[in-house]
Amino acid sequence: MCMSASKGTHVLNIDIEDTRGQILVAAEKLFAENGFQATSLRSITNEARVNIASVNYHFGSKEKLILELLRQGIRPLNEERYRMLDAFEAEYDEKDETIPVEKILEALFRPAFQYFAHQERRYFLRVLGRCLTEEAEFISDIFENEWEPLCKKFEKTLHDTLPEMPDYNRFWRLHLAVGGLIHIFNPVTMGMIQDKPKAENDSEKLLQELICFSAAGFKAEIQS
Amino acid sequence: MCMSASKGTHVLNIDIEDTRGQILVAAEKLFAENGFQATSLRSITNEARVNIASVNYHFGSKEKLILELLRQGIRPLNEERYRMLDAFEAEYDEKDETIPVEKILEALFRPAFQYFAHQERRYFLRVLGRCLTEEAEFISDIFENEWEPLCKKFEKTLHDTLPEMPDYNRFWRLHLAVGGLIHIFNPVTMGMIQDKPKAENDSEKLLQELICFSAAGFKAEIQS
DNA sequence: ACTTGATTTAAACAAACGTTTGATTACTTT
DNA sequence: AAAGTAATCAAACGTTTGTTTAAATCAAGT
Repeated sequence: MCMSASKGTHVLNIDIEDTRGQILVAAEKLFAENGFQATSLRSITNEARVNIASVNYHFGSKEKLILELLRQGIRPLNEERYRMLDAFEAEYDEKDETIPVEKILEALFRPAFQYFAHQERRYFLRVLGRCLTEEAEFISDIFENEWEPLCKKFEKTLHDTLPEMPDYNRFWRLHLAVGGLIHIFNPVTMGMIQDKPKAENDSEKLLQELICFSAAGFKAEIQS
Repeated sequence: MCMSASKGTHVLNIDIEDTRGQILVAAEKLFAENGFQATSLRSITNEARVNIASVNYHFGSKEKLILELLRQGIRPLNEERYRMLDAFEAEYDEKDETIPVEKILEALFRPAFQYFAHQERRYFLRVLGRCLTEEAEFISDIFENEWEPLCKKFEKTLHDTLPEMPDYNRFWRLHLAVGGLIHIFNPVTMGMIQDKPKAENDSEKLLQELICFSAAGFKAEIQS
């Protein structure tokens, strides 16, 4: 059993010292860089400095490793989103106001940026981004149980704040905002800013820019 | 030599009747659905109903097939973007006005939607989206020669229209808009609208929504 | 009809893949 | 110290991968 000390934050809830954790960390990095199929179990176990057979011992198969990695990562991420959204809703409920679009979007975006700030979870958002481009059968379970409910919840909250907006526009504007979030963590986008001054690589500043851009998009006048 | 009739539109500039063209069409579909590495040459030649060896005969290798497929697709797409942008610039130059953000974004987005409307090119945008998530070495040539110059050109035009906007904001807002475009064609996003009424699957309407959302994001007030 | 060059084909290649095995080591429990 | 469980290890399994070969087929040109 895994009994050694585990970091207590919502971001890092695995023990990265034992074999199981080292496999997860290495797999997250390599899956993010090369994709699921292009990453061999041998490259993962080389990176993690463990034996090739330990993957099947601890996880059962490559597919189950991927699913465990996704679950392990997406659950704390989305729980933090729900938690943050609830906190904002409660805050504005007290003031008898509806929660501003900016705050709804912050609850959607900020937990992702918190992940990115963590060394051991830096690659997870890219893995998640890959899931939205794949149509592999074995991922659909994660999509239906974790991603779709999150979207519904945020659509509902947005409906309270923008009650006059048609479902069509709310749906697409939410997903256009999500597209922006995902694209930020794409390797080619990140690569374009590596040689820019450090002051421009402040992730809090980028988060504010993403919120600002998306909120304005949400408030745009509905066409015809 | 490829001598038979070729469709004349900018979207479809390959002959899909010969072996070479059938391989390209099948490869585009399967690469979009499963990724580059996850798609075997045998699955491509099965789909195209040609012999497995014909891939290496016509293209040299799997990597060269991918590069040819990307070049074949991205060149007409970006040329149409340049052409449309030039046309808008000329139009507003005559009126002594700067080209509106909406028109710049239309030149960036509409050619992609034109691709999507073409049966034989329906999958290409997903393939392109995959390229932005990969960091495979052999793709970097396409990125540097096709994608980066396009971004620079649009950044420059946006600079003329929004001269007071800092480079930082212009850069990120452009890429947030691009992220929205890419995310639209992701399988999970497309899957979410399949069971919606047909009236909501009008791609012209969606294009207008994307332009409207992104233009409002660009016009958002710059923070602090 | 013959020749020539361009394609297509079935078959085979070595290499890499995910997975399994059975022996060995490490750690607790008694 | 002995026994028992958990974890690790090197080695090998059968498939599948991209690629190559050499023969067979096709399409003109003379």
